[in-house]
Amino acid sequence: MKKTKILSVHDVAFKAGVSISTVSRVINGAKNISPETLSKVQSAIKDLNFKPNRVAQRLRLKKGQRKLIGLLVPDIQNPFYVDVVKGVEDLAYAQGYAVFMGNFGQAVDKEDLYLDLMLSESVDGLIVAPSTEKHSKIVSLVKNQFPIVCVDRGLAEIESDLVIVNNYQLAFDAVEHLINRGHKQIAYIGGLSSIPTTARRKQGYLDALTKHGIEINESLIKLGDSKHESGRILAAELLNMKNRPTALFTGNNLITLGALETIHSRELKIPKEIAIVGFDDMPWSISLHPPLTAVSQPGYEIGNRAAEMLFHRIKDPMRIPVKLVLSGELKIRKSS
Amino acid sequence: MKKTKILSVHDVAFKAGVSISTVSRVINGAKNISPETLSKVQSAIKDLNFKPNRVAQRLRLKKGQRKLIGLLVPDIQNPFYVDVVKGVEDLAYAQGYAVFMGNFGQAVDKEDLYLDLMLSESVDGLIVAPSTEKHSKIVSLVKNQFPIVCVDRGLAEIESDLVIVNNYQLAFDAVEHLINRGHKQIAYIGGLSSIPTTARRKQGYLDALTKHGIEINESLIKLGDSKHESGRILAAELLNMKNRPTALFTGNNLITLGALETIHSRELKIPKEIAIVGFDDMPWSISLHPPLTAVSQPGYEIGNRAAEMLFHRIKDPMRIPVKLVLSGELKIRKSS
DNA sequence: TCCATTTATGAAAACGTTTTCATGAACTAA
DNA sequence: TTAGTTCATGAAAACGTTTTCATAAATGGA
Repeated sequence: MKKTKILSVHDVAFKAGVSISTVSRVINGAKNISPETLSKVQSAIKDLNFKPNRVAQRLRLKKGQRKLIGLLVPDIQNPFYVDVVKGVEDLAYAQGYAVFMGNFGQAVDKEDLYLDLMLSESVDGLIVAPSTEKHSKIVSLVKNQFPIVCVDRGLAEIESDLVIVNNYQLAFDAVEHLINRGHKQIAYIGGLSSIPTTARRKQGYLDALTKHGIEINESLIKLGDSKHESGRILAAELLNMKNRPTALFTGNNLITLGALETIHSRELKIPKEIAIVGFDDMPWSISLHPPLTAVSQPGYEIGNRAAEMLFHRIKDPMRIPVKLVLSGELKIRKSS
Repeated sequence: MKKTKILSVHDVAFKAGVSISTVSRVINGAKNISPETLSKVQSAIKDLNFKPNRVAQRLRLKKGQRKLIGLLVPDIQNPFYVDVVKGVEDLAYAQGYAVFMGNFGQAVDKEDLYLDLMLSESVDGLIVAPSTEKHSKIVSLVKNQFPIVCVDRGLAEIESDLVIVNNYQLAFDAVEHLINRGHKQIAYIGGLSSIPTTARRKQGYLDALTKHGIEINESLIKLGDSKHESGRILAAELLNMKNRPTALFTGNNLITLGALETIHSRELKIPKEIAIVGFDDMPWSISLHPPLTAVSQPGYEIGNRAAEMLFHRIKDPMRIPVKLVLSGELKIRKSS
């Protein structure tokens, strides 16, 4: 290394001929700096191209002033979460916050590990999609008034800030739509059963069937792990049944794509031989074969509003929790 | 806040009846701890559920020992980079490193800002896809032997670690494939012209045409900003031409999807009325209409190997730079 | 003019770690 | 026994900031 030493306030102070306190003050825009010192320090900073060390800053600063939040998402491969991420990043960026992101890929141990990591990184707050409704670590954090807002998935035992979509209703609508198209043999492929959204969407599915007098057939309900692979495999299982379903309701993005892969590799006609409606819309849904009927969630906005709520909570950790339900939409295209 | 105070080594030391130095030593698995103190301290740590504060650790630790790397990607909405991210994350996780990710969405100011941010967060090293071949900040970092490995895009003025794919050759092959299918009017929709890969792929496109005696038609070359929207618009421009192309070579993932959207909204038949081959394969390419012919890049492996190289460089900042060229593949499906 | 503010600055403590240095106890080798 | 090692531990410095406290100079009524 050429320059092995990191530039510090000391260097700036020395160059400007003032104390480090003064340097710190101008960095933080304090009142009561004389114009001359101000300009001396500013030009020293500029000349040296000094950037304060965020690690030292964060160590010194107290809770809520560190300008860093953590973001814990279940699966970065899922385009829905990518939208969420973008939504929080954009707002955070605009407000001068940095975002520490962790992607736990539905693995509980990794989720815990990242949670500890972010805490240990002294974030001001956390945006989280909890893997289960009673994640004890998360629950206890919100109990202790650590700023947390949940996205996409809520907590069971306690009120917390939450930005979400009406999963039950949207699933209900999607399935009812299939029923209206004349389907009776409708299968549901969901994600991990421990995930709150999986359960909500399944309930919507069940109730839609019941409302229309269709008997529940347990063998048409398949729960996997919310990923592409699992959609692929479970769809195959369904299509292998002697009395196979005429329609599929898939529980998320990736599952939908996996199921489509299976369907296409068997060269089945959609929707003639098998209809499909998926939870989560995608920018390229229209380019799929055929254009996919899907439940669209406002991922970007979910993230955006979550970030907004988090910043509020950081400012006032005692405010009462707010639950924000954004609206989704069933986009009817050609696959159903 | 209930417990407003953060747990520190002091608390552990007090509970175990030893000094903080000793606590630190057991945390870091130092030699020469007597069995009794070891167990006293360990159980104190466990009882209190103490986790060392990474911020303080990082402040104290020296370069290369902080177990944190930065990852700077151009566009998290692009599934290719998502694979790269995953490749990096998995290896980092396995080696006990945390990853600080920044997504700059092709915006140069944001790229610089994130770069400063990571430096100021005292990362041990950086994995970066530079927005241009002569990004001065990045160049000067590698000059100063700061551990950096580039992915997907290299640097012009200096040797650096680099994991990449043969963009030129793959583009050449893709276009030659279209030519072999009888196309003469082949358009290229690329990303930002400042991006290294855009130029390489364009060159491959040009040379393939030239090799086969097809005259270059500048109006068939459209350069946008590497995003979905831009693919959509530029494809429309091309399709509006009186003498419109019979085939499209799209410069990345998102551009391909955007172009497909335009094609489908006009209900043109692929490949009869317009053929398309895209750079970057996607897990759902087979489910597109029709299954997409695409150049497949090993995104996950790129990320994985980059992380590996970075860890080597962190250990030995003076080792000679290595350039790793992974192989891609043209997957011929039905769109060409 | 005099005392009370206000203004501008610096010294030093603090944030939570790791590590150097010092030290005393327990070994080893003669 | 004695001197030299090794072992186990603690005190204190250091990492780069921010902030409290102190202080000296400048200002403002009366």
